[in-house]
Amino acid sequence: MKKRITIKDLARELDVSVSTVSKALRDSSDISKETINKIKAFAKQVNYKPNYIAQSLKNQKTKTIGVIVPDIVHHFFTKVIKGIENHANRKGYNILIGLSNESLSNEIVNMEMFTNGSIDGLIISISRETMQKQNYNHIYETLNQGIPIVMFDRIIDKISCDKVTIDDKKGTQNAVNKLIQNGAKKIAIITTKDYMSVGKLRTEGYKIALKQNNIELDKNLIIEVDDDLLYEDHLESLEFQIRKMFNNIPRIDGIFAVNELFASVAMKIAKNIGIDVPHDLQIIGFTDGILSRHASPPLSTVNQHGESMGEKATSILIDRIENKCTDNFQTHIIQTDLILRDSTK
Amino acid sequence: MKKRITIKDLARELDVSVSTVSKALRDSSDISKETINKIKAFAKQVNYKPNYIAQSLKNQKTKTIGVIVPDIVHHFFTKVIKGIENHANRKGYNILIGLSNESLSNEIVNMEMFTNGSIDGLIISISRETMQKQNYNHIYETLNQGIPIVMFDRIIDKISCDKVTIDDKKGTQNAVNKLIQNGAKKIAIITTKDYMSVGKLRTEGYKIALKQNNIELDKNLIIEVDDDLLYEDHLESLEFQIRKMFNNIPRIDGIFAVNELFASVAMKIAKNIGIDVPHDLQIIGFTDGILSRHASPPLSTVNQHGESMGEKATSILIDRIENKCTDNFQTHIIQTDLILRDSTK
DNA sequence: ATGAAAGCGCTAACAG
DNA sequence: CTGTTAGCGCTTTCAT
Repeated sequence: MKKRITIKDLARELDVSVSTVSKALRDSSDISKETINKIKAFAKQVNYKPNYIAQSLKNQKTKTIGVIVPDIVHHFFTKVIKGIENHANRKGYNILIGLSNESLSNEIVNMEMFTNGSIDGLIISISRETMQKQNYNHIYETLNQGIPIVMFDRIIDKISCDKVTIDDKKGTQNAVNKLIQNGAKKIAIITTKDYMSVGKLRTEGYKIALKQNNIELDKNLIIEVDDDLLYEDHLESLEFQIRKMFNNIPRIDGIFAVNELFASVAMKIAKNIGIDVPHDLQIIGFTDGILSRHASPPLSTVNQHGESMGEKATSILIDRIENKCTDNFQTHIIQTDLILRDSTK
Repeated sequence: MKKRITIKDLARELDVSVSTVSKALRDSSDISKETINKIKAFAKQVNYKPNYIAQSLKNQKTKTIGVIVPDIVHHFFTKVIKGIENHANRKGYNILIGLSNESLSNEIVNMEMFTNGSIDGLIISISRETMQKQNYNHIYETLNQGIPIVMFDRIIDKISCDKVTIDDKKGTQNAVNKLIQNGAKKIAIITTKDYMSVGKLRTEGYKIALKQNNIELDKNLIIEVDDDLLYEDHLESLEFQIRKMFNNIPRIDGIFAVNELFASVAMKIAKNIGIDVPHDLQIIGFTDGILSRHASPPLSTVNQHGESMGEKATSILIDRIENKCTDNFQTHIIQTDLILRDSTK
């Protein structure tokens, strides 16, 4: 275990001052080409690596961005993180990850750890609890500290910062339109309770599509599943609710589900009770995850482009960090597209 | 955007020295109870937060651990990361995430970024390319710098550091034994090429189980799939290989697959060509992911306990970091267990 | 019980 | 073109 070599060491060995070394390494015009080369060569030779922490302290920027997501065991967030990491790395940034596990207090703890000097900016999709309680103090606080934030997916309109989201409404409209074009007349939506902004938006999109096609809205066809059901452990009761829907309402011939779990569970149940997909029932889900791809038949779905979302969020954030301007926030909308597979005609 | 408040500010306001403040905040016995209370109260009042970067520089430890994984869009790694984050957070550590995307050079780049002072220790599952090329210089280098490493899942025996892994061999044996107990006579294994240590170990476990049950090994029943097929894009050729197997070898009545993708694809194909699961063919996969759970029938599988793995790795690492000892490395084996669902009798 | 001062590794204004 | 120096925010030894 050899000690790390510092600028001071280089300076001593080469018999120059530390500032000369520092400047040389950053190609300062102050220093002669000769000296620069000499110093750089020596630095390479002894494998000198600058200490990021010291640089961070001095420069008052860490070259790392914080990312806080509600859950990482989740295809969509995983895609977004991949996009973030990718872009961040290319720009020389590291990413610090925090998981809120859908809890407000966890979100706050993570945020505080991050904002005590560790990050230059934050990318966040807020937790469910945060949305429910509408407690955004921690967010305002970091913003006040001058740390730029980019919210994605689950965004809060009234907070002024950059946002990246998808056109949930439009994406859903397209999907439901497709179902209608394909001949579906009785289309159910399986969605979540209202306070989740995405569930709400997608439900709105559903309603719009119906209206545009002069199909009367039937409240019974809107299945609002408790959000907790998003978790695996509650699968049975998710299945129960969906089964009940099939029992209560005969001849549903189209289903739009706000996520792929709901879609695939609905399909499984439909098949179990003898409904043929896509012949008698067409299904479109949201999020192009592994479940959709490997279901049988493979599920048609609205692609959220998680990776692009992560990349866009990162590029906006880095821009904000490096240009230090604090106004004119943008909300970037990532377009969705429909991936047609075999659960639709 | 108010400026962050520092120890200096507190000192000035309270008319004491910075060292007094610093000590008071850390409950030094140097300082009188009174002063401590006064200072702490004031610090709370003005919402003072210590600057982590400055502390890191001074203390020569960052309270953050680096995590490098081959891929994050992957249920297993995601579970491990969740375990890591969880434990790390509880211990006051942050996690810096790097993705190698299965590439050696990416792994090196990430590692270098991390080891330039940003982390106290590293948890890594090495990339496929790294395994293939057996180029471990970057790993030795960080080890030499005194940065402890814990390898998990994909480990390299000859590197001396702590390791956490599962008993791949045993887990597979159990699974194959189960198949045999359930009456399967002609059991195929769908595995990966040899250089991936897990594929190799699982194949060994398969062989052992057969031998123990006096079943003759039939080389034709060992399907070695190209590793690239792990990626979604190459699904068709994965399917092709499996289909070929069913065509060439009639009456396979058991399949053990080294991951859940292989298992679920095998099941899908089997069902397509009219084989009844589990009646005519029983299948067990590896990794309890979302695919297994939602396949129909749900797949029996070997549970890797990714989250425990992450937690264990983190606890070993933090121990190493805080106790600074550099010998007596341990390899912790996480036991697997068999989750029996409906793809087995 | 409190404070002055040095220093972690680096950068940059300023002086020479 | 090169060096001296102060300082980022904090901790800690050593005086007082």
